[in-house]
Amino acid sequence: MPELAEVEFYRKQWNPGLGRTVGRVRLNARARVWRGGDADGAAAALPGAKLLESLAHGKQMAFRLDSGWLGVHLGMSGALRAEASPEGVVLAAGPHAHLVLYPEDGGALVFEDPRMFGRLRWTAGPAAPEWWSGQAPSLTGPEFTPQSLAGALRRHARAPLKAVLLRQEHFPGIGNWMADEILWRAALHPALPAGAVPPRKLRALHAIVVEVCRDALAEMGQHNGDAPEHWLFNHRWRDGGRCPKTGGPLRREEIGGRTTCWSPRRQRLPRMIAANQANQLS
DNA sequence: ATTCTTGTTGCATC
DNA sequence: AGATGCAACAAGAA
Repeated sequence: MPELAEVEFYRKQWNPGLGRTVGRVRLNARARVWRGGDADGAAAALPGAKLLESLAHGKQMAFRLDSGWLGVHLGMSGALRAEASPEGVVLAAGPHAHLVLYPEDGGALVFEDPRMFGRLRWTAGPAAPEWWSGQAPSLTGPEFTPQSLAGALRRHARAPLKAVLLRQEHFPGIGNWMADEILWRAALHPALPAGAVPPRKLRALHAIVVEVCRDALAEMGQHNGDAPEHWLFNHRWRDGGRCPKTGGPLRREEIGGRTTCWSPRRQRLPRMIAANQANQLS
């Protein structure tokens, strides 16, 4: 599930732990979610550490403690939640709870992830680790510009636009449905080679990327609720779904390695490019 | 039973 | 050399 807005939602789920000191820790160091993430370091450092701050950037989260940084990526099926409990009561954790922090004064902060595509990591010390500070600039910040967008598209000029929008090193936080939403609003075909976006459409595309991020955060970052009815999101998985703008049918097909939904009447592939792609198949 | 999945990575190939 | 595409990872839902 988790894309930009949902990550922001899940970050807040551990808010009840802010300012509190971790007592016991339940940690499965052999779980795949710890791959390369220094589970042993976390197991040693987390008990007794105070949770100072939580941060989200794209699909990545960081929890800053007084002894180091805990990184959380939710993958496909990860989730964070908090549970309340009377002091001294140890709550049961399900089989997929690979990390549980029990604040000294009660409750539990749980990370669970059945599919284990998610990722946990620990870095000791006060300095922001490379896995946090090395991320691409936020799409809602000043460093994301029509120029930087153009650079990303140039860099992957022959890849389908859909695939490029999913690249986290350029578009942190964009996931499958946000990419489809952006392309739909921008009236661009998902299979259009990124380098073939007309220069005159760059500003609009940039504005739409920002808009979808802002809208998603506003609508779903607070309560993980549903998207507004007029979004493509609400129509894209329904068989027989129709485009809210044209009323025409939606198509669903794998593009750029991911299931993609688009409105053919609105998002057309220029004939020249369609012909080229047909040639390359033969 | 089978096929689907809102993510990332490593590796083969171009 | 750099870009691209695909399989793999794993489990639950439809």
